[in-house]
Amino acid sequence: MKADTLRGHLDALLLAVLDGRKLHGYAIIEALQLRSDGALDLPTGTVYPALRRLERAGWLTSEWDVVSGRKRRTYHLTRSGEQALAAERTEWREFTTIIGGVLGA
Amino acid sequence: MKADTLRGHLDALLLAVLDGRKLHGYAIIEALQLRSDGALDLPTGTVYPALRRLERAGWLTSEWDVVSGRKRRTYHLTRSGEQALAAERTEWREFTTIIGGVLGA
DNA sequence: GGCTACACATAGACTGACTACATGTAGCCA
DNA sequence: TGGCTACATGTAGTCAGTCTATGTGTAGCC
Repeated sequence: MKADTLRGHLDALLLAVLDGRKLHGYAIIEALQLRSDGALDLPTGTVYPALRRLERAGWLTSEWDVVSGRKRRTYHLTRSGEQALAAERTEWREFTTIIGGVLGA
Repeated sequence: MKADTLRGHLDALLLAVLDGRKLHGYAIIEALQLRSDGALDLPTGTVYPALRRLERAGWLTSEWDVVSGRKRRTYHLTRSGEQALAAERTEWREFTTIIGGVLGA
């Protein structure tokens, strides 16, 4: 998949993958790979800054924990993050309807 | 619709709207509005540079004509533009499948 | 004479995802 | 014990593509 087609949808992906569970950054990347059958292989330099941005926006919170000697920052959705996710899903449906309509069935 | 979600899909839209017909820049903008029920209202500063980019890429050709005193640059797809459109459509299906899959049904 | 719609175009800013780099631990294997 | 791989987080700088703002000019209406 061309890289830049993702642009504007990264937030939605990150929120969706955290829906109903807590994950740390590295696990988020793996979860996205898994859910997309390997199609989404996001570089760390893309994901980590995005997570911090979402946290600053109040959609995520995080805490540090240590698992077998390794430090992890575990993220989970806030209530406003859940609302944002719902909004992103709606927007996604509109987006695909519009573009799909122009591209033709 | 958030503006930047379009990013990466503009080429596909322009190629699709020119599929099987010739249009000039201004008419392309109107055609996109029409096909999207007004959702896509692209500024000229977005469309004209994109058309020239696609022409440089060999996917479009253009010729000048004059209609009731106004100069128009009319674009149409080249053969490789048609192939590019087919590729863009395939990519679009993959893209929506992948992202849609992650976002959840 | 002024306004609106038509029609093309460029310069520059801005944004968001990318590449490349930096750091460090745990566990395996030779 | 030394090196490799997987795990894990993070920053700096780049780059592409779309946007905003601006500019030019014609036709037709009122």
